[in-house]
Amino acid sequence: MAVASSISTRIINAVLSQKLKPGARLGEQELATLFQCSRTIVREAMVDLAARGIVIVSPRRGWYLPEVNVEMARELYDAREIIETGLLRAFARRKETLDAATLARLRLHLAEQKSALESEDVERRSYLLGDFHVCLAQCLGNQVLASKLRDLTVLTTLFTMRHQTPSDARLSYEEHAAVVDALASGNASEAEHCMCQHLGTWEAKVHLVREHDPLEKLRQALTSPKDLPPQVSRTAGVAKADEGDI
Amino acid sequence: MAVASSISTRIINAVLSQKLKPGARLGEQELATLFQCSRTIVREAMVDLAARGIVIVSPRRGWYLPEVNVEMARELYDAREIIETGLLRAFARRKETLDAATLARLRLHLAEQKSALESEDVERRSYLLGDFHVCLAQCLGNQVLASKLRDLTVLTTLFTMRHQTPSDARLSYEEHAAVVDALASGNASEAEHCMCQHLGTWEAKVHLVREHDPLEKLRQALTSPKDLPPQVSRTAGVAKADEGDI
DNA sequence: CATTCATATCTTGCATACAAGATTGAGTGA
DNA sequence: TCACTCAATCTTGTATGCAAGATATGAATG
Repeated sequence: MAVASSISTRIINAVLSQKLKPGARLGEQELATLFQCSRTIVREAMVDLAARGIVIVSPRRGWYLPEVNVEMARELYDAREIIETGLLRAFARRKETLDAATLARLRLHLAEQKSALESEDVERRSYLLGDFHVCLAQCLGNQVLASKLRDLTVLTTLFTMRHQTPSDARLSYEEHAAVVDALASGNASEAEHCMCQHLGTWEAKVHLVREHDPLEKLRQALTSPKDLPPQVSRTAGVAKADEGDI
Repeated sequence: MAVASSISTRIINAVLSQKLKPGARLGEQELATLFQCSRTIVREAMVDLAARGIVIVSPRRGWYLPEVNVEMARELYDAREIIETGLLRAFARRKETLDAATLARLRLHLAEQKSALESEDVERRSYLLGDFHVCLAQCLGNQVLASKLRDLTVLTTLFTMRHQTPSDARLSYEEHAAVVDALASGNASEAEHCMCQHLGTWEAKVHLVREHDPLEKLRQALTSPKDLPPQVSRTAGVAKADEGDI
């Protein structure tokens, strides 16, 4: 009953909302039953997501959300910093200003973020904080990079999911607002600087994960949750690990 | 007999080698016969390529290589400039130097480009000139961005295919060499500058297409080649148009 | 009791059959 | 001659069936 694109969109949104965790198994028959369609459609959605790096397949075992390790996370944050600051830098060089409608769209997005933050709607909050970056890329006029950035954002969410706290969320919101304020005042270079700093604070946390908890990898390796995704077993079990069972 | 990934790789390489032109139709049964497999496998490859933006599907009509128009080409070149100069900039900021093996890989690639250039092997020349950018991204250490960049490179090839001349190719090679020379001498900022200039010359041509030939769009719109991809009909027929039939 | 091996079961991999939309071209009527 | 209709054909869209690998279970064996 559902088309493949709606399934992949639903999965992406579920990840951004932190409703699906790294290592989660995506069974073909389960999804087919859920969406009332055949496995053919589900497989189409899985192949689509796999091409974008959002799911990985273990032959004859199943489809899984990747366990993003620290090395991969660093690459992802580097990539995002390059793309997002690059977009702002290119915008600044063009010496354009955002038109009123675009600016309104960004302000509306900020307002929604704030609302989700204050109502402590964790799922919506997580979704919006990630989606803001994609929204901004779209507003800056490059749809190609915006779509690539969405996929990167999904993957970074799979990593940060294990570490984000409410105070992190509040800080993120404020840094987002700073970017938009800078753009609104016509100072795109300042916006670039703000964004660089914003992503930098996250990227710094990536390094902290290693330094602050050198046992993390070993603990992860020795944890044995029920569905252990096989080919990434080095980092498996993380989703469970921070739920208090170690 | 073939797996889906080998089919998509073959198609990508064929585009980079300019053996497949924009607007080309990719019939499922044709490919299945060619690769001695079922349509299921072919469809898997098509869905994969579609997720990466390399093919587009016209419902119940078929799969086509996109006709990249000027607006899209500008986005693509902007995206490539952001990613490629961004990678070099990040590398420069890290103050690392390329190790000998990596440098050797780049020099070998340059030698192959030169060889293809001198032997006038057009297909290999085109492939290598595009692949160099992906190779460089890999050498700079970000596999995620390298894979995204490959897809962007395929699409820009679909655009430039109509305009590149032998002298353009020679210039590209020399600009590639300048980038590697700068990296070899430890001056990554200079490499970034070279790359920016290199991509800039191409992006400038994108604008020239419009300015230099204002009738292009009209000519394209009024051209009626045999397989007219329907949903991009505004720019259809370009592949045939520059083969001398107008 | 630990280990190994066989078997049952579950899940994905792939081919194929059929449904349904799109195109083409012949034929018909004005 | 032109426009329109309808059927034949071609191509993709989707479901399903079977093959085959992976895992789990449990009995047999040392």
